[in-house]
Amino acid sequence: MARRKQRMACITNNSARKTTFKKRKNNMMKKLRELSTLCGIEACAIIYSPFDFEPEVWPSSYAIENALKKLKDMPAIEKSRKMLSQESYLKGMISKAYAKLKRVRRENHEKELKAVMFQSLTKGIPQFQNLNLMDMDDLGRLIIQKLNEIDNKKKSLREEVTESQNQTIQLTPIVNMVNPNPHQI
Amino acid sequence: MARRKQRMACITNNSARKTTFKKRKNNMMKKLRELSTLCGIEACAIIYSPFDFEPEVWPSSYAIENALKKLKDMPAIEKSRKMLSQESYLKGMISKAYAKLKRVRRENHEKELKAVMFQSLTKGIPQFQNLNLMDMDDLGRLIIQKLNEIDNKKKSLREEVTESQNQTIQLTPIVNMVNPNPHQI
DNA sequence: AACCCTATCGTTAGAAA
DNA sequence: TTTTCTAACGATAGGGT
Repeated sequence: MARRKQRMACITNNSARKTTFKKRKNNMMKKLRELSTLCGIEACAIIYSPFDFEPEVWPSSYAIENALKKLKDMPAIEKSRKMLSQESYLKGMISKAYAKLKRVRRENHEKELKAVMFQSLTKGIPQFQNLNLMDMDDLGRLIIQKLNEIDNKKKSLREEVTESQNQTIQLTPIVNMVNPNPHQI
Repeated sequence: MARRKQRMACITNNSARKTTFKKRKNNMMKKLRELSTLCGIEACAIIYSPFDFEPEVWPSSYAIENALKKLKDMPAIEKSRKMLSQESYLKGMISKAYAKLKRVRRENHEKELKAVMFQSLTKGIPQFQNLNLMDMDDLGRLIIQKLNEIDNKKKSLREEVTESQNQTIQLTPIVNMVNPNPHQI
């Protein structure tokens, strides 16, 4: 979150990890104090690390022990429910990641098809050797879509001309020259 | 930390406190996850609040219990040392606050004296009734200081004139008209 | 190693819907 | 109430010393 964003994974460099740990640990504790003060609540935290001989404890060992007692008194059913909070959080993250993967894959696929299409248009040499049958189908859809976009553009341009010059120009949609019924593909 | 800074004290408004609690609690947990991931350490936190039926626990009740066991196994001498971390933190905060109070009081005192001095100069009516003997002494010092500043300004101006017009102007320092040896007051 | 600096990022108080 | 937005603030990675 600074000069450069960094991957959310364990920092391999030892001194860098220690530096980051000290900075973030202090700010963690600060945030915990602020939360406790601003909202008038009880909270505690324990942080173990190979950098400190003893664990960092807030607000005190006694407070932690009290907190633990309360936790032990909690019914088992609620405990197990709480246990799932981590799992559900991670599952949510995985779902989001999968959704993003799916979206990116689709975007990439479309970009590939566009590249093939425009290459064919500009160089005049269709290069379909890398496309399988399904890709060919998608390419067909994409071409029809682009042709429809062109027809719509033509239509809106014609309407503009009609409004400004009161003229009527009849144009045959390109898409009809290729396929008389594109939506049935 | 937003449109307006706010006092670090319990938020009195109930709904505002709840809103702040939810926001900050989530970010706390996020920070804790990040710290744990980035630095490869064990950490846990418990947050009790009147807003949630059950306490927020990270990463899980079991992990917390393990953490507590470790804490119990810790020698008593280290425990008591950790206990002082809170106290020393608060003492540090108090010292800082006292230092600031001292500085602000001194600044206010100087401002009061300046106000009296300039009131006397502009309205021509010295109003010393609110000043005790020590204040009068300070006021004397302040006046001498101001006169010295004026003399220094005169001196620098004279040097500027000497440099630019090669002329020599002799001016008697004001401060000497008031007290021939101001530094012995 | 232990600090300081700061460009860049993340957090958040308050308003608006 | 909750959600969303954002100006203003805080946190911090990397570099310098």
